[in-house]
Amino acid sequence: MAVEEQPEYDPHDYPPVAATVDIVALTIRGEVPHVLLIRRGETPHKNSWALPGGFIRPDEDLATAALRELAEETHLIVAPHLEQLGTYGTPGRDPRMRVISVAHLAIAAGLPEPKSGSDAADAQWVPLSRLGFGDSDETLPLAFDHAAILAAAVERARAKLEYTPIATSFLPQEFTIAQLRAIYESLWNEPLHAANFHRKVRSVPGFVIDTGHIAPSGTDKGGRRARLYRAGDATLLHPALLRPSTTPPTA
Amino acid sequence: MAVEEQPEYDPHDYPPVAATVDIVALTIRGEVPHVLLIRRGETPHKNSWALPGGFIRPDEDLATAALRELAEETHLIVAPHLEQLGTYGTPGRDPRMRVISVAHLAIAAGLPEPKSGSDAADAQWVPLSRLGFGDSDETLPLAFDHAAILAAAVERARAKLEYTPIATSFLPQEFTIAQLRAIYESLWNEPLHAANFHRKVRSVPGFVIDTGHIAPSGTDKGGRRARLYRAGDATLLHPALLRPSTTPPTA
DNA sequence: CCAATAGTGTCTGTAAGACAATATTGG
DNA sequence: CCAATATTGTCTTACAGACACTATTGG
Repeated sequence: MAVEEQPEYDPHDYPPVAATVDIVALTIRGEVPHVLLIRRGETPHKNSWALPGGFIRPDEDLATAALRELAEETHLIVAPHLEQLGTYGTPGRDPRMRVISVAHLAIAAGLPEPKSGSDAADAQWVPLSRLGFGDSDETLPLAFDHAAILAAAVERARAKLEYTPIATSFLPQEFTIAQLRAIYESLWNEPLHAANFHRKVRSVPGFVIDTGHIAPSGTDKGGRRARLYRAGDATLLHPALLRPSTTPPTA
Repeated sequence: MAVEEQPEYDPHDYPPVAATVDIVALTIRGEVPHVLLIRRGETPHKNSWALPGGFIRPDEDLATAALRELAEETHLIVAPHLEQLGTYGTPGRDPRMRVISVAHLAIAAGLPEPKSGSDAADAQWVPLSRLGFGDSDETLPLAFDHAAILAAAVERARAKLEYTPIATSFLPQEFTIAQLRAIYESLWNEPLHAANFHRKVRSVPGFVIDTGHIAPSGTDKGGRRARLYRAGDATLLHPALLRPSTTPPTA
C-alpha cells in the first residue's frame, strides 16, 4: 500500500475521496444475456441508466460491499461468481466529488426480477444487445463512465469463457451441453459447431460431470433428450475453448 | 459508480478513507527477475520491506499516481508497461485507518539503481527468488498485505507471457530470441526448448520483427551471433505460448 | 414417417514437443 | 579443430473445425 511517511498523519490532511463499488451483474434470460441496470432518480444523469453500486461501508470488505449492493437491488443473496473487474478513479468522473469506484463482475443463473431498491427509482434487466453488445447497433446511454465499465465486464466475461468454467455460473445446478453452448453463443455472439462443441466440452477434464440424468422433453417439436451435467471442479480449462473470431487463421 | 441517493450529500457524512496506489515494478537484471522494494522507515512494519506507493493526489488519475510514485523511487520516467492489478481494501489491512489501495504492475527494461526517495529509508531491487518465487524457499516478509499483492503481480506477469507480448517490455528496443527466451525461463522458472521456442516466436504474427541487425559477440566462448528483433505490433499472441507446467498432459 | 435435436466417427490442417542436423563464431 | 550458441528440418501426437452419420423423440 503506501503511507511510508508521517507515522501519525491526519486523514483530513488529504482531500476527501468517496470509495464506492459498482456491480455489473450478468445473467441469461431466455437465451439472451442481460445486465442489471437502474434508472437514476437524481442528478447528475437523472433518468439515465446506470450500474448499481454505492458507498463502501466502514468495516466492509470490497466484495462484501458489492454483494450487499447487489442484494439491495435484486434481493439475490448469493451470486455464484463474483470477481473484481477494475477500479475507476479518473478525476471528474463524478461531477460532485472525487469518487474512486471498485467495479465488480457478478454472474448468476436466472436471477429474479429486480425490485426497486431504496436508492434507485427503477431496477431492471436489460439485454446486452440494447447496449451495443450484439447484432443490434442500439446503444442506450449510461451514466458516468459506466459504459466503459460495462464494456470491460463484457470483454472479461467473453475472455473467461475461453479458459475458465465461468459459463456454468450462468446455468442451474444441472444443465445440458446445449444449454452450455447457448451461453457461449449468446455471449460471443456467434454460432458454434454443435457436434464439435459437445465433444470438446466433454474432453476437457473437470469441466462438466455426467449426472446420469436425462433432461425432460426440451422442445415441443421432438428431438432426442439430452443428458444432464453439473459443473466439475476444474478452475481452468485445458485445453481452452478458443473463440472462433479471436483465432485469426494465421492470417 | 454509485451515489444514487442524497444528491447533495456531504463527504464528511462518510468515514474517512485513504486512497493510495501501490506499485509492483518488475525488471530483469542479469537474467534474474527483480522487484522494487523499499525499506520502511516508520511504524507500522518499521524496517520491513514494502512495495512503493503513496497517496493519490487530488486531481491525479490512478495510473498517473502510480507512475509518479514509481518515478519518486527510481527516477524512471516512463515504464514501457503499466497496468492495474487489483484493489485491496480489506478493513484493517493498515492498522492506522481505512486504506483502499489500487495496486499496479509496472514492467521495464534494465531499470537503474533506485535512489532513496523522500518517503523511503531505502529502495532496492530484490530478486524474486528471495520472495518465494523461484527455486529457493527463502521468503522475505513484506509489510501489510504486500505479499499477496506481489503474488498476484507475479502470477499476472507469468500468465500474460503466454498470450501477450509483455515479455518484450523487459527488454531493450532490440533483442535476440535468446534474450526473449531468458525472460520466459526466468519468470516461469523452467527451461524451454530453445529450438522450438525460436520457431514458435517467429511464427506468431506481430510478435517480433527482424531488424536485419546482428547481435555483437554475445558470449566470450564462441557461438553463432544472433539476429536482433524488435517488438511487433501484436497485442495478443496467436497462437499463444503456453506454459509447460500449466499444460497437464490431458491427465 | 418427418422434423428436430443429441451425440459419435472420420478426416484434414495447424501447432507443440522431441530430436537431429546445419550454420556460425570465439578461442 | 573444438566448444558453444543460433537456426532450420523432420517426425509424432494432440486438437480444432468440417462433414457425415447414427440415436432418439414429439407429432
